[in-house]
Amino acid sequence: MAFMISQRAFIKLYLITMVEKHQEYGYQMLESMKGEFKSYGYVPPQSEVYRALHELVQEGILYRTKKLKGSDPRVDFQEIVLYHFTDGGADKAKLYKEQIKADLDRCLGILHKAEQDNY
Amino acid sequence: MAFMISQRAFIKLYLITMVEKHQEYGYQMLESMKGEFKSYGYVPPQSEVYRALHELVQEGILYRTKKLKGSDPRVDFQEIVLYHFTDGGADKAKLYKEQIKADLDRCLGILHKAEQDNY
DNA sequence: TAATGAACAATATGTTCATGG
DNA sequence: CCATGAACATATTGTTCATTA
Repeated sequence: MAFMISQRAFIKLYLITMVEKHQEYGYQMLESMKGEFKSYGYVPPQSEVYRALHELVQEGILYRTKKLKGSDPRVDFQEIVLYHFTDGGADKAKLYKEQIKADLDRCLGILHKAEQDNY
Repeated sequence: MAFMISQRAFIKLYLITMVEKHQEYGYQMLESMKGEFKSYGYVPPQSEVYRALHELVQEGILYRTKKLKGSDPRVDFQEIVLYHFTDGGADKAKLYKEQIKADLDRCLGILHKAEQDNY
């Protein structure tokens, strides 16, 4: 067992939740996380977010589609990558989240213990 | 700012506290931590404990002395390395602990937020 | 076995660069 | 600037080996 939860796993957890909420593409998820954690001095790096998305695809939880962002293709040709749950992906995701929950609890326990033991 | 506290920093925190308690040599500290965290499924690796001790020496917080473990040198020749605070080391250690405290709080906040946001 | 240390291998992460619209 | 991705460099770990008594 590792010491703390990895950043990768932590980000995947948020990505899954964001896909559940149909907040569907990478840049959006990245900016969303940046905003959420700004006050904690934690800036999730772009590379990790994309790597995490790729991993979730590798693991068969998500699949990708592409579309043009704007409604009018004459104005906005920006192609974005959307992520959705595969068949069975939602279940896998649920299982994954359960495992992460246990790990988060474990980490919270360890950190809390450290505060008790050392201060 | 990093995502989570590093294992290295976490171990150093415990080492400092153990030196404060005159639990003074490496192997002893290692075994102590192993015992403390057994129920968390976390096994602090030997290499990290020694590396952390070496770093604390490099940073001028601790210094080393050696002695034979047993009281009777005819029976027990095992040489052990004892760690003590240098002049000013205790103050540096106190400062270090304050910084780690802030980081522990920050990590607890992040993990707690993750549980609220995703479950 | 207790005790310390170093070497080596694998991962995880951070930073920078590249691309296109 | 938005959006995605890859490359590169470094830091952090985990595992194994070496040594002494």
